[in-house]
Amino acid sequence: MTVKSLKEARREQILKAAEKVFSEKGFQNSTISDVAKETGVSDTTIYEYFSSKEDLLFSIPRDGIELSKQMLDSHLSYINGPTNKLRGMIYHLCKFYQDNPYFASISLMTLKTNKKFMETDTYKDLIEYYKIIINVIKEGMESGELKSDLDPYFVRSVIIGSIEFIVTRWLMYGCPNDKTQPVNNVDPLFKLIMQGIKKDKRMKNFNFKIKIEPDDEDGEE
Amino acid sequence: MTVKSLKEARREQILKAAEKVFSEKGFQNSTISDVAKETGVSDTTIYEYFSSKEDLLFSIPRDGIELSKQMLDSHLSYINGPTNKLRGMIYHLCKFYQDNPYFASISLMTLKTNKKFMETDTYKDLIEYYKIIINVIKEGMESGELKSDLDPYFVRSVIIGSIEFIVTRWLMYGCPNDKTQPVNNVDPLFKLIMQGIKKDKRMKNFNFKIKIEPDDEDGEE
Amino acid sequence: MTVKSLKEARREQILKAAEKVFSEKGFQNSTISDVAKETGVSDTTIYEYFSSKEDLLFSIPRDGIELSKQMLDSHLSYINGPTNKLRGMIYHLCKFYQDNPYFASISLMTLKTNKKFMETDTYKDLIEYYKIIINVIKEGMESGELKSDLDPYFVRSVIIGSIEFIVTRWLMYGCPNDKTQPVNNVDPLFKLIMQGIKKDKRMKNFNFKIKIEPDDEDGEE
Amino acid sequence: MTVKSLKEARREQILKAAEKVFSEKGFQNSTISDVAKETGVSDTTIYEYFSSKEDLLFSIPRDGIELSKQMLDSHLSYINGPTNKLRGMIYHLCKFYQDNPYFASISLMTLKTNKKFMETDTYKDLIEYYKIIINVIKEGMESGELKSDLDPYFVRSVIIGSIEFIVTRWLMYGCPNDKTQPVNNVDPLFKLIMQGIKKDKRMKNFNFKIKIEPDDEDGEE
DNA sequence: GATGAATGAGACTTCATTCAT
DNA sequence: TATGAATGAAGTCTCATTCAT
Repeated sequence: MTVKSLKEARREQILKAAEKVFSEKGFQNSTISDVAKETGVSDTTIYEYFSSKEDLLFSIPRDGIELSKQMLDSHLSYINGPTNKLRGMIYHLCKFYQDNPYFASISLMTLKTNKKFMETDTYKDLIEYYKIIINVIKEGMESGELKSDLDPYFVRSVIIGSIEFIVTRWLMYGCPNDKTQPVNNVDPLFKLIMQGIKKDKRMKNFNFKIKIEPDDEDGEE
Repeated sequence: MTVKSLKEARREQILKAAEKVFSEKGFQNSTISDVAKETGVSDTTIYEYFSSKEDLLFSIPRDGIELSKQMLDSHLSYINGPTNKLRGMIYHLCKFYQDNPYFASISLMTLKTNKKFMETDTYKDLIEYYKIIINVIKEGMESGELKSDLDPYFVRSVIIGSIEFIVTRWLMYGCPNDKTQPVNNVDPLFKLIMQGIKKDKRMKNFNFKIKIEPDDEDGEE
Repeated sequence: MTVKSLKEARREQILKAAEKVFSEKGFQNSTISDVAKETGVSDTTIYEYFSSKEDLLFSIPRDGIELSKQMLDSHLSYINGPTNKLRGMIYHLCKFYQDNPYFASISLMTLKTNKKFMETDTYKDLIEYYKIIINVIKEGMESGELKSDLDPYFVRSVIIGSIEFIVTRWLMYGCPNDKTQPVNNVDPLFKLIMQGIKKDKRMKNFNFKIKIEPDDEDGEE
Repeated sequence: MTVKSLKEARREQILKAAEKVFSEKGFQNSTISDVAKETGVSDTTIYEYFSSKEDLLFSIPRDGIELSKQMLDSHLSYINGPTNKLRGMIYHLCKFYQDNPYFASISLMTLKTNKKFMETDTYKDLIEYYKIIINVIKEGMESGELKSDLDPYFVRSVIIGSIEFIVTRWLMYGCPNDKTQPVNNVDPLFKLIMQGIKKDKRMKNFNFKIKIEPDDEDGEE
């Protein structure tokens, strides 16, 4: 527990305002003046805390990523086994985006395609963050719960890609409170992915059946 | 075979130049002047053909989408069965993006998150285009090749989301000529998806096995 | 009767179109392209006939002024006496503006305040034209119908100023078909002016009355 | 006496500069840059105070009209009787235009024929302002000093039309310091108008003379 | 004679950013 | 520390005008 300095509080105030403004109008269509008004300070004050409009933009996700990471760590520590953890992660990502749509909007719609952002420390944090998925997949491969010949990076791409696509569409349509909400897609996604990556124990034990039911060309073995 | 009018030729020249410029610098960081220089005409000439910078942007994907559609239709007519068609579609999308990285860049990195684009006719064309995936999935569900309880829209989201994620990353890293190339992900993706959606015939015939190999909580039945 | 050459006909076509366009949108808000479209020719053709947009503007009133002059001359030849001629002139000016609102609009709203126009030959024609009013007033002063100590230029200013004001307001309000129409102001204006400039014969014959009815401070003598 | 804020002072500085520039070059031929230079600030600063070039234009007469109104009110309070007041008003209008030629130029040569200006509040103020003339004329009609069958709006048109014509010509010829100066036309105008509108007391008292001196067709009774 | 195509010049306007208080 | 005031730099877009066919 640390007492936030006034300066730190003001800084976060600005970040929250910027997050809101940038989400709603888009980064390029927002002005420093918009952010200043939303914060309730003058334009100049923004520059006391951030060196440029871009600096302000890139600073926004830092705390969000940190928070998301901490929450995920905390939740995962309650869960045993890579499969269960995988579901936990999918759930967490969907839930976090859903609960923080401004953060989601900036991350997925502005920063994701910004090459300069790729050079920031925050981006490195993000990379680091997502390694956890790789680790869980590898863990599953080693424990025998998942197929042993997976490319964990590819699997992660499918997971993240699907989530981001779902969240982005939800955002684009104004975050409706319906079945398109990210968390409603958690289990379908988890099940679909799992069937593609889990080790099919039956096949191993009863492989003589292969002769009876010849697999189609997309079968795994 | 039609003879293109000079005007049409010039128009396409500009579109090609804009596609390149916008891809490389980003739409917001590009100027009409940049496009004019790349085309080899004056700024004003651009405005003879497009009413605004945004009009120019939105005009870019139109031809690409049309072409992609035609090519896909043409290829699909050679393929029988929804499963095979699904693979054909995944392949085509990856291949088309890979062969047209400028088009890919603008579609996935600029337009995808542009709300105004959603109001254009071109966007409507895109929606229409993607219905073909829905139709193939439905066809598979009806023919018994795919599970009968799928949500085709959800399945499509996973497919498109994965492809777009893969292509976007490839673009962000400068279109390297390596295993991250979109087409190299076609079969992994197809297999993964298929296992999640195909009807498992063995389960139907030998469902007594359930007692022997109790499914984990993510199992289908 | 002269047969107009094709060239001359085309030229007048353009002038009519320009008159209309400039009246409706204002000179500055009209483009050569607008005029070309209204005429039904290409932009370039305009330049075959007029050296610049301004040349086109300044050419518009020439014919109108010439026509107005001829008509006035023709009408005046039917009228005897300066007083009657004065009314004829007031009527003619109001009627001509009313019948040619495009011409009126350009003359009164665009050219009247254009310093460059003052250097054109057409402006000199206009000056010449308006001398007729001076001449009639002088004629009246000499014949004894009008006061002998008038400043004809001042009187003309009042006449023209009143007419132009009335016509301008009528134009600004969209040329309504009501009592504000220029010709409806002819007789009030004529009467008002006449009382200020006609020689008061009674005063001459019965000037002894002056003692009986001391004039107020605005009286003439 | 109020202390003007810096902001207000700067605003007026810009207005004065704009008034000068627009008068001298014409509104359309002036650029914001011209006004900025004349004011001694940057282009951008102009936009801190006025939202557009047109806003700047329309803001110019506001203060002038207000001032003119106040001065007229103040002067009129020294004058008794509608006839005297009428002369006071004619004098004031001529004098104010003469003393404020930039204001005059913009009012009479730019705004008078600008349809958009007619929709501004300032235009409404102007309308309101000119009602005072109507009221004085009506007052005179009721008191018996003026003819009872006048159309006050028509009379006003003659007054304003004459003054505007005289001032406009004076402006067009570069505000010469000679007999064409507006104030030199005050008494001639007043006298001419008065004879057209004052109740002719002699006619009433000695109407039997009508038989002796038959009036011409433009006579009043 | 007519025009389709192209453009140079420049206007208005925006906005991130700085400076002096 | 905070900000009111000011601005430089740049961008989009318009349009009168010309050139080659």
